[in-house]
Amino acid sequence: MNIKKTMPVYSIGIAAKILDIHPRTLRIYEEEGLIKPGRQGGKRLFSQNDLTWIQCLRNLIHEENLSIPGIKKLLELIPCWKLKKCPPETRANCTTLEEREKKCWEMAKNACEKSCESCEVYLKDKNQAS
Amino acid sequence: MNIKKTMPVYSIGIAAKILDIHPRTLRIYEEEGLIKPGRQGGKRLFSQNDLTWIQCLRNLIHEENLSIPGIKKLLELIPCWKLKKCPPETRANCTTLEEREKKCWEMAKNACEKSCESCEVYLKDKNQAS
DNA sequence: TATACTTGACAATTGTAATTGTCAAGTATA
DNA sequence: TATACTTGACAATTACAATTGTCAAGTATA
Repeated sequence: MNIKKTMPVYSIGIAAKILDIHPRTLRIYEEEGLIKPGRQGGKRLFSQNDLTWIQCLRNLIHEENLSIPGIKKLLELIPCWKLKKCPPETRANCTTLEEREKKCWEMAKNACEKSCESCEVYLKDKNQAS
Repeated sequence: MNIKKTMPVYSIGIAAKILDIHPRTLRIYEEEGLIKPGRQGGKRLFSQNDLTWIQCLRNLIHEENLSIPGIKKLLELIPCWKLKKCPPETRANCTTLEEREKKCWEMAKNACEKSCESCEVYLKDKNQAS
């Protein structure tokens, strides 16, 4: 059987253990608006995609030396697959992208103002939605 | 008489004093590719626009808490007037923008890929160039 | 040739963002 | 009701980016 990558399944304790970071750190990322894990009652539940995205965040912070405010600003302005430099193949199969509650054209009011109508990502989603 | 804002006139010592920072810091900004002051022989010479831009950089670093790698990444992807959130009036009169050796549509291959033909800044420059 | 700057390369400092630690109180399961 | 987690709020730690400091050597001006 297949567990959907978008399904919230990991408690904060498990997620922290998998990622090898402190639970506190995950709560901070959420406060900062960098992640939005699911909820079951009051408890957070993380999906596989959440973990993937968090791993990306950590690379941006620790490998690329971006600050959290810097990441936030980038995310306001550009879609995550540009930030992460995903090659087109990866992007096409990216479920993390699909899951992010705000789609890039919703977040990136400034970046995309004129080109969304011709954007492959935008069109792909629009077709899927209908 | 009018001194052009784009004219390199300040030595590194003077520029540092005006900006109230260490000359060393200015050299680092240049190494990082964040500024490109003019040269007279081996000596750097800063224009008024250079100083304006450096002041912006410092705001981004110290007020908005962006890291230098973060600023570099943002500049690759978006024009400086978006980064600085200049209102249109300011942008229209912005000589710092004009002076930056790389124009935004040259730098921001990714951000603007489809919309430059309809971009006011791009068109303005194209008309001026001819 | 003396003064006052500059250069680039080394290292030291410092400020603070990112992370971790701890707590009392709450919830769910067995 | 005992265990094992969670929650949010406080504080402490740590890691490191940003900045400054220092140096010998070079250039320009008077």
